[in-house]
Amino acid sequence: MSIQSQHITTNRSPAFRPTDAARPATGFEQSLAQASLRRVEEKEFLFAEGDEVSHVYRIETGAIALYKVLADGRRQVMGFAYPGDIIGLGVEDEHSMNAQAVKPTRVRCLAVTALRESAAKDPMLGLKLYEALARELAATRDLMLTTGQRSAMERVAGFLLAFSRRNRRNGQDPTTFELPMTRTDIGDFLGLTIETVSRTFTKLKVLQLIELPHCNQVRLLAIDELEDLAAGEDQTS
Amino acid sequence: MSIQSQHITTNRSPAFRPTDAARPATGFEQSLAQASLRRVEEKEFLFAEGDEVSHVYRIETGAIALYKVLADGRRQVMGFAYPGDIIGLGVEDEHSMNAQAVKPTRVRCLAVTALRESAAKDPMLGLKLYEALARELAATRDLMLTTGQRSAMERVAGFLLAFSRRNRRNGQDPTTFELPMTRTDIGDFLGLTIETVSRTFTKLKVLQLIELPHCNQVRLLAIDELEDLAAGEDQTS
DNA sequence: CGGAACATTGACCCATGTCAAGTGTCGTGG
DNA sequence: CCACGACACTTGACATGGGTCAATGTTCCG
Repeated sequence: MSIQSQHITTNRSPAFRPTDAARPATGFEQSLAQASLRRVEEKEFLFAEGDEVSHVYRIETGAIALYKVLADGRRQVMGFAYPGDIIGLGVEDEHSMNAQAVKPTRVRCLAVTALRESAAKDPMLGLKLYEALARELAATRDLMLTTGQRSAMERVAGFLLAFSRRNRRNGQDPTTFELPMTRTDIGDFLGLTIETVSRTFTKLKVLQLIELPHCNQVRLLAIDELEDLAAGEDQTS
Repeated sequence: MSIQSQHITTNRSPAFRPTDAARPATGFEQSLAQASLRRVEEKEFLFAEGDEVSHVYRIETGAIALYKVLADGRRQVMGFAYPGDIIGLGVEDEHSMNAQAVKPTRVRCLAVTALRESAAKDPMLGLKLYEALARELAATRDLMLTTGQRSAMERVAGFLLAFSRRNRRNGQDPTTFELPMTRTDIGDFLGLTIETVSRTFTKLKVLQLIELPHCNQVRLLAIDELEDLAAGEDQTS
């Protein structure tokens, strides 16, 4: 569900693969390890639409919202970046989205010039960037399927399940997690208003499928039934 | 607006660029020129979701719809591919979308194995693929902004204007064109029902902004006002 | 000419948006 | 430690854009 859920070092089987050389210990990881660390405060912009592209960033802690806005202020959040995610990739000279921290965040900054040097040392890097981009494209398409075709309940259930899966992937409790972003962010991500998001949460509470001990803390009580709801099995009423 | 509006040979300024070598006469273009030509009948699938990725395709004539479907049949058209567009790029072993001709279509087929050979001859090819993918990502995000945030009128007006711009780009009449796809395709692309698409066309006719001599032939009478509508200047009523 | 597929139109309905109160919750300053 | 204000969230009442269902038209092709 999250648009930026890729670690650039993730292994995949590309349809297009220049060579099958074994993956070397990457110069890219080295570069990142010694890249400068930057702190971004809540609501601070890491970069904005139209900014010159100077760096790519890897999230270390925190969370970043990536979004576009229409002239009249309507906003579409394209995704959230969490620790391990890389953002700022692209072929344009200018950023096409805003990247704003939803909570205090630390990122490693790698200048694109340094990225080019890494590419020289690490011949697989180009492919890795390509893969990262392809995964981002796939995530964006999934999100589009969601915002274009799904009901509010399906969207919200799917959104929560994405956190659950992320936690499971990371070896953490898949039933309990914290939502780092506000209802506004969630709404702008799912294409709903904050009221609808809130009401849908309440509906899930009443159905005994989730608990909200604090409004940003979620506990999933019945993942299977949430999966059904997310898939459109509508016994909701 | 179209998701696949990229010619792979298009020039862009990438943020990440391994070298600044001048663009050679590409082995890729050569390969494509002698690649096999395939005819795809209306409604025939070029490939389907889950198919093994064997080729990439360049549209020569006609039009292809690219879409995903949910389990219950709801469909999201992710884009339409027109002559010059390349489809089938990705890093997965399997296609993640369906590609179905909306009218009789001819495509050039290039096996991914041949693509790898081309990559060896043409060092810029990897970058070009990367750029093509990045452009596709940008188009998908724009579409998401549309389906997530815009009204039916804005969506339809924007859709028509995309054809107008495409024609202008190609040196053709920007006021008159044919819609190769059905109302169902348009609806599934814009996240609307066919009835809403149809009603919106009618509204535009009544407003004297378009004519529909035949239901697939469009003539734009007032591009500026259409631009206003697409941008959300709501004097619609 | 007939029929199938597609498009249009109308009547109605409902999920979600809008507007307007409330109700926490948190941080700050007295 | 409490009081206050700010901000985010929730809840309710109501409005509405677009979906649904059902005819009716239109186009195209055999």
